[in-house]
Parts: sequence; C-alpha cells; structure tokens
Amino acid sequence: MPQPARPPRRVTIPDVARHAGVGQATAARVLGGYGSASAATRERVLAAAAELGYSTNAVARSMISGRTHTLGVVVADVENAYFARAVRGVSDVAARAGLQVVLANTDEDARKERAAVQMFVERRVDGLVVTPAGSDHAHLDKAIASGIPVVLLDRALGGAGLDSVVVDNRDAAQAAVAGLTSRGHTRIAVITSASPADDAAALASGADIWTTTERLTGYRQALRAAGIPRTAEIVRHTGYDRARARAAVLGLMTADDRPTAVFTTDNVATLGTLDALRDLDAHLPDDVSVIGFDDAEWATLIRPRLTVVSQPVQDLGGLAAEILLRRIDGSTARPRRHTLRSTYIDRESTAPAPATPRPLRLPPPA
Amino acid sequence: MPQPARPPRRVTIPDVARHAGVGQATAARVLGGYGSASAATRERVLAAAAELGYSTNAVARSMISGRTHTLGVVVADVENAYFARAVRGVSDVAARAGLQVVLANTDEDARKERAAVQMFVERRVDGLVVTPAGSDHAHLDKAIASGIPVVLLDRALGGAGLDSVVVDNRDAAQAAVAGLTSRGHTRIAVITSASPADDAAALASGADIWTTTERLTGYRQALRAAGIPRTAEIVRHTGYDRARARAAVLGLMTADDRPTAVFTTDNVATLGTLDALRDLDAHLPDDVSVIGFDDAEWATLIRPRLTVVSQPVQDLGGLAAEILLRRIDGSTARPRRHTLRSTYIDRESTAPAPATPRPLRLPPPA
DNA sequence: CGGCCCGTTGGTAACGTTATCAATCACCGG
DNA sequence: CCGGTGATTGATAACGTTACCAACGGGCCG
Repeated sequence: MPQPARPPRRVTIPDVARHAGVGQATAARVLGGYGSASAATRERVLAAAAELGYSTNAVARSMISGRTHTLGVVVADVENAYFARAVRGVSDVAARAGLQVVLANTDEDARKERAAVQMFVERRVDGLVVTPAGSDHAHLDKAIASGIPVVLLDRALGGAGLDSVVVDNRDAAQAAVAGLTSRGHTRIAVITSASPADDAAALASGADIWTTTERLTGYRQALRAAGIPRTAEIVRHTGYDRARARAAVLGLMTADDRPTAVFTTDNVATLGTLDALRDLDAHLPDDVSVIGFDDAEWATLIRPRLTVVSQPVQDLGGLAAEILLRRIDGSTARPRRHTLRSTYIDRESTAPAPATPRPLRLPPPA
Repeated sequence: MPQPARPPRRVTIPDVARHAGVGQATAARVLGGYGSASAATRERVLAAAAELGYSTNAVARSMISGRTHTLGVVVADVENAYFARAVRGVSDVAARAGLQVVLANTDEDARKERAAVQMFVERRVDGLVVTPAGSDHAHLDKAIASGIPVVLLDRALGGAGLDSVVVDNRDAAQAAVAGLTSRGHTRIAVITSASPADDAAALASGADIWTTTERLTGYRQALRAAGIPRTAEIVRHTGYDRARARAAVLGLMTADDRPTAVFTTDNVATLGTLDALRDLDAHLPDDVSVIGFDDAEWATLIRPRLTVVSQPVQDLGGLAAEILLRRIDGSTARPRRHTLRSTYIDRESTAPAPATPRPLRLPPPA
C-alpha cells in the first residue's frame, strides 16, 4: 500500500488520553510539553502515544498559539546564486530557532510580490523577509499593521521605516572603480541591471533607491574624484538579462574609443560581459580590466581569475532572520538599516590601462 | 509606528458579519467564496470586510479543511545550483496550483532529514518532495501512512514503492564515457561524490542505489564495452567537496601513466577537477579531455567550453510537483519511477587521446 | 491537629474557520 | 389560491489543540 489510499483518521489527543486512561488535559500537557505531570502518568501517556502513532497537529497548535513557527521569504528567483545563498542564510538561523522557511519567487514582478506577501499574511507567518521588487510598500505596511514583522533584504527602500539588511554598495563600488582610475583607466563602462528610470530618478533626487543605483552612484563618485568629466560616463542598463549584457558590451567594445575597463553591478551582468569579451577574444586583463560585483564559485575558475567585490550574502540572510527573531520576541527597537561590509577581492582581472587599446572585433563565424 | 507595537486583535468573520448586519454563516460564505449569497449581501459583506481590513486566517481554514496548500521540499542544500533549480521547478508548478513551498536543508545528514520530514508531517503539508540522504525510508513510509504523498527527487531508493523522478543516469554516463573511449582514451578517471561504501555495495549487489552510483555503473559499462579491463578503472571518491576533488585530480595527473580524460559525476566534482587542471596548467582538451555531469552557467565561460551531460533539473522538480498534485487530488496509481532524458552537450573540452601524454607538474609557488 | 501551599489532575472554554441543516422567502405551474 | 422548488439565510456543531480554573490530596508549619 505504497501511496495513501485515503487519508486515514488521525490519532488525536483525546484518543491518546482514552487509551492511557487519563484526562484529555493531562495527556495534552504531557504531549505538548507544558504544565506539570507526574513521572508515572507521563510515561503512560507517552507509551499510549507511541502505540497509537500519535503525531502533533501543528495547525491546531498554531491556531491557538498564534505562532506558525514559519518565516516567509520573498525573493526574485532562488535559481540565482545570490538569492539562493541568502535563503540559505535565513533558513539556517531560522532552523536553529525551530522555524521553517516558506519560499516565494517574484521574478521582480511587483504584482507577484504583493500576492505573495498577502498570502503570507493570510498564512500568519511569524515574520517576513522581502527583497522588494518595486518602491511601493503599502503591502508591507499592511503586513506590519497586522502584526507581522518585516525585514528588507538587499534593498533598503529609503524612508519606509522598515528594518533592512544591505551591504555598503556605494562605498564598495566607489573603492573598486577608484582602483581602476588609479591605474590610469579613464574610459570605464558600467553594466547594470538597474532600470534607466530608476537610475535617472536616483540621479535627480540624489537619493539612492536601489542596491544597483547605489553602486552606480559609487561608480560616478569614483569618476568624479578622479577628475573624469560626467560626459565620459559609460552606463548601459541591460536589465536582468545575460544576453542583453553581452550585446551591450559587444557594442561598446567594437566602437571607436572603446572602454578599457568594465565594472558590473551584479552577477548576471558579469556573466554577459564575460561572454562578450570571450567572443571578442579580448585578452584579460591587458586588453580590458574587469571587476564584478558579487563573488561566484566560477570566479576562480576562469583565466584570469576574476577580481570582485564580494558580499557576505549568507550573513545578510542570517542577520535578517535574527532581526526577525528579535522582533517576534517582542523587540520594539526603532527600525533601522543594517549595513554589512563587502570586501574587495583583488585577483587577476585588472591591470593598468593600455596606452593604446588594441581594437576588438568579433571574429567571423567559422 | 513602523514595526508592530503589539499584535493587534485581528478582524474575524463575526466582526465583519456584525458590521455588515448579516449572519456569521452568510459572511463566511461570501468571504470564503463557497455556498450562495445574493448580489446585494455579497456587496455589503465585501464592503464591510474592506472597511475593517479583514484578512482570511488560513490557519483556521486549514484546520477544518485538512489542506494546508503547502508542499514540503527536502534537499541537501539550496545553495547548490542543482537543488536551487529543482526547488524552482517545484515552486513554479506548485504556485500555479495555489500551493506554497516550505524548504528544508539536510546537508546530506540523514538525521536532519528525518527531523525535517517529521516536522512536515506535523505541519500537515499536502505533499512532500524529498532528496533522500540515506537509503532508510521508514520516516517516508510514516509520512505516507499518515496520508501525505511523497515523491523522491533525483534519487530513486529502489524497491521502496515510492514515486520518484530521476534522469537516465546510467545510460547518459555510459554514452558520455563511450564518446571518450571511441576517441582512443583508455585511461579515464571518474571523480565522484559517491561514498566508497555505497559504490562497493552497488557493485556487489548489481543494483544501483544512488544517482552517483548509477553514473559510476554507466562509466564501468562503457569501459567494459570498449574492452578496457576492470583493473584500468580509475575511481576517486571525494565526497561532496571541491577541495578534495581538486586534490584527487592533482594526485592522479602528476603520477606516472596519468589519465587522459576525466569524467565527473556532479558539479562539485567538476569544479574541483577544473581547479586542479588549471593549477597544473593543463591544456584542455589536448592534454586532458573533461566531461562534466550537469550543466552550469559558467560552462560556456571557460575556455574551452565545457562538454557536459545536461539534466533537465527544473523539469525534474516540476514533474515531482505535478505527481504530488495528482496524488493530492486522489490518484492511487501505482507508484513508479519517472525517468527524464538528459542530453549530451558536445562543446569543446574533449579531444582524441594524445599519443604520448605530456607530463603535468604543479608549478612551484611564485 | 487544623490550615495552607503546591504538585497534579480533569472539565471546559477558547481559537476562527467550514460544514450541516433547518427555516424562510419568492416564484411558478396547476 | 395552494403545493412545490430552489435560492438565500443564520444558528450551531465540528476541527484539535492550548488556556484557564476548580478540585483533590499530601506534606509541612504553627
């Protein structure tokens, strides 16, 4: 009888109590591990429970305790290594506290995000980790209003009065790009998944909304600090799309006065950039220097090894979970932004700018 | 008031009913979307609900319906791209049916797996996708006995009478290795995460227990078919550990009569293998041919592009979810093993065996 | 020896839904 | 004008746990 024929009637506390010859409440106390019971009765109840194959109904327990021992996690896409690591970080800390993690993927779609958050509210998760896709946070406010603490991951949503866990995007990007300018690079391209609209908004308001716009700001600050004029900025918005990133770099590198360095603001952009440079037979780092944001398992596999800004992604997730646990415990500390340090890992993909950049051309298809 | 001061009393159906001036049952029918109600009352109730900010309590609903609209997924580690893709596959299909996914990582620890499964049973998930860490399945049988359908992912657990979703490991491995032997390779190493004990057991019994042992069997069959004696098999069991895989390949390649080809049975082994070959300054594919099991985003990034056996991992997860949905719907079809086809992607990392293999040495540290 | 405190025990009321069922009402055909 | 049919409505009983409270008995202090 390998798969369930029909949901068999489940053993409940009254069943166990009857079988053990004690009152319901007593059996409940023993099985629920609360209140008091003599050693003798405890043993009788436990024996009866084992004999009958009793298993706690966590749903009923949640119903009354108001706790589901569950954390909702809303990310763009678990398939992306970045989010996978973050989820793992949340999951580990949560598991240690006896909570489980429920997952939702949004694919950066604000509608899906709202639906997921609402579903989590209905499920009465104990806390919510969200990587917001849009700047609207009405749905998150509603969650909080209904008693569910929320922590933003990777993106801060300035002024929303929410806890958030992010890395020092601007400083890290600035330091990385400064390393490029100090080596004589003046034509430095940045490939980013930030949308042009967000970029423009950030630029106009002076306030950074997104992780990626923060990194762009860092890039711009570094250029300015090196005395490079604004007109020499080379920014390509390629969305969250490896092929578009490749195409953009291809275009950039085959034009006159091509960039001698590329800075990418996320892993997908990095992948697309390296695709293009490989296809162009570019020799890294002599022809082009590359710095990627976010480390990857393959970063040390390619030649030259990729220089990156490495983020403590798992810690980010872990910290988010810890903040949530504290809030669940009743903390009413003022919500704030928690910033973790990223580290610059200098490997082999940067070099001084070539005096006269070698022209790059796509070889004709064989 | 950014984070919840204190869990506010929640609006319930009786509240809405009172406010709308109708009976509880009527309000419940409207809000629950079942039974009948006149257009006028429906509107009144909905208005009252909106005004009061009512939100369904899914826990109470589950309590009575017996459905949690939740799937439990037990994997070794979401951080691993393979499992991340599988989880995504499950999640997508589940989401389309209105179910959410609860995640548990086991790190291949059978104890953690048992704990996770038990927790899922207590939570009354509607179904369970499990990547079993050990061959013991008592805990899974218990889940099924309690009415929760289970589908095994990636690993079949022969004879357990469970549904499982796997790829054609043996055939795919055999075909891949046969491609090597047909190109004149006779010294072909395999780097695997399978434990020596499991390998020996599989070899002795003739039955394959694990995905990885199946791939080993395919390797052995290919060698036999090519007339290569058993004594010429080169198998290294490196566990689930990139560094150990690297060390093993380092040892293998610097010995006399080194292998001219390496076949890896999983991505971690592939990574470690490529680490070693890069450190040895091996020239792929002339010095060594490499075939990896499981494709990766970086496989086309390295030079030469890596030849792999590609698995439809996301489909694997999706199919597992579909089977579960059918079982939840009441299907009592005989449990069986569902095998999906993997595809051999011939890229650039294989070549004919060199007549006289160039000796490989680790360059002295600079 | 009486009064009191405390560990133990069991009955029963929550928790917030859905399920069941009887009652009511309007409408229709005969 | 009456019996019947079907839609609409509301009271009330589940679901399986934990919370609450009163009752009981033994030991200890005064």
